[in-house]
Amino acid sequence: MANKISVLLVDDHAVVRAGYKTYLSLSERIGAVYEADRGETACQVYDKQTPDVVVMDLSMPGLGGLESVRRLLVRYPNCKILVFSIHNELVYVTRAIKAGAKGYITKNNEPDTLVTAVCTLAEGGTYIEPALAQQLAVNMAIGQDEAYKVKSLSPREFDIFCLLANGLSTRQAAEKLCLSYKTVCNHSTAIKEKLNVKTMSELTLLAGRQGIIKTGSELYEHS
Amino acid sequence: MANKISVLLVDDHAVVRAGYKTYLSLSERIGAVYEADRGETACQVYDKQTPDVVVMDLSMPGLGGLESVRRLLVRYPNCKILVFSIHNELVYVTRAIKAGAKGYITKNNEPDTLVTAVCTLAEGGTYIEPALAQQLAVNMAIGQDEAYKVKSLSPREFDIFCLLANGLSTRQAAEKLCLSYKTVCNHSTAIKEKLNVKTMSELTLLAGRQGIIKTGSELYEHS
DNA sequence: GAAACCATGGGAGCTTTTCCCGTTTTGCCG
DNA sequence: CGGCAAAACGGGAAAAGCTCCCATGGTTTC
Repeated sequence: MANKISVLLVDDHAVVRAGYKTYLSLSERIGAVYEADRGETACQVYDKQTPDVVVMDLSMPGLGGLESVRRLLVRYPNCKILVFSIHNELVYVTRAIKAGAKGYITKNNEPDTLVTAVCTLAEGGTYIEPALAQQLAVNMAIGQDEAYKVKSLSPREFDIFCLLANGLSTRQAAEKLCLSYKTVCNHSTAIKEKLNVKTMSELTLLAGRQGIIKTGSELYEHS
Repeated sequence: MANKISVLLVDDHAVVRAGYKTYLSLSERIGAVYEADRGETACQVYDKQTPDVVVMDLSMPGLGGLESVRRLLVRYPNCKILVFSIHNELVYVTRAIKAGAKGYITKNNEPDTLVTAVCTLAEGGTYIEPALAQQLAVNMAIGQDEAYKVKSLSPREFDIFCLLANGLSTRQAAEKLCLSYKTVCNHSTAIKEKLNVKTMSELTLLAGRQGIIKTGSELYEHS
């Protein structure tokens, strides 16, 4: 084992950072621990310190975790980012990986997992929480990914999906699109079928997770 | 200043507890720090250790934070509970105080605030995050916005509101609460009336803005 | 102890959704 | 070019869901 690993913690909560920092410092494999309170500052700190691993929370004001990951990678394509989130939904994992993160773990783990993951990334590996990786694999095979389901909507169905998810009634949507009420009803049924949801609330929630609701950025990236 | 303050940390994430524990221990005013991973265990630990202050996270599987607060207070009416949450939405503050918590702070604060709040509670005071107390006051005066409308829901209505907003059908909600389907229907109508929404999607969106949507799998977790 | 409020649900009637059907348009491909 | 599949559109009947009105019983509150 060569040098100690330097880490950059990105989280908007100072308390949380303080906690992790103290905890990480207990390991003798980990050296300096830097902090940043958001994506914007993370870039600056990274530039100055070039830490081995970045530990990034997903829910942050401003850029948000995912966008921060992307920006960091644009500037420093080799940087190793471990997403450390409370979310155990697959959407987040998928997005994080797609954004270029090298690892994803949730806060449900043993404290020790954080150290393990950090070390794995430092050595050039990837670390995705086993349970999530498992589910992802299954999901991929079955093709039950939400994003995939949304893509399976026909153009017109997608239009209607958006309107309904944003709170319009079937009638209002029909009016807005100059369609018969019945047509919208029928489309709506097809949409729910394709997205595999039963209630309008579920549909709205799914739309939120998929970023289809305008005001929804904080809705799903925040806590 | 007499003895050191003993604290019970309730949070389902072991990492998070580890962090806070380490941090709290740095203060010389704080002594023993106990841990519990959920409401159910919190009661047991409390019984054994009778800590001076309970620091409770709101988002937990099983009982959930609010219900845990209530149960603790039923058994130990004098116990001092500080809710320590990521949510800065007023709904949570109101609900927490109504449930009997003696303090409410968010994780957006300086780490030091946690210590301050714990000490205040230990001395028999209350500590509500100044910014939130501020907003609450204003809100009370104006009282015509969404948060206010949500507060106008009766306890039972609020329960049902949460379930419906999180995607359950009327029937599922009824089953979950051991109620007649009709009762839930009737409540649902009243809720929509009070919140001034027409569709379930609108209701879900409002819930989202008010921070009532569960982003985790807490929903399915207790049977 | 009356008034007020809440939780609970039944019944009738209305509205919405589903399911099944047909028509029309469009784009694609051998 | 003719055929064909997919999409968009909508009607009608039946099922499901919701609203409105009502009644009961419990708990506070004054």
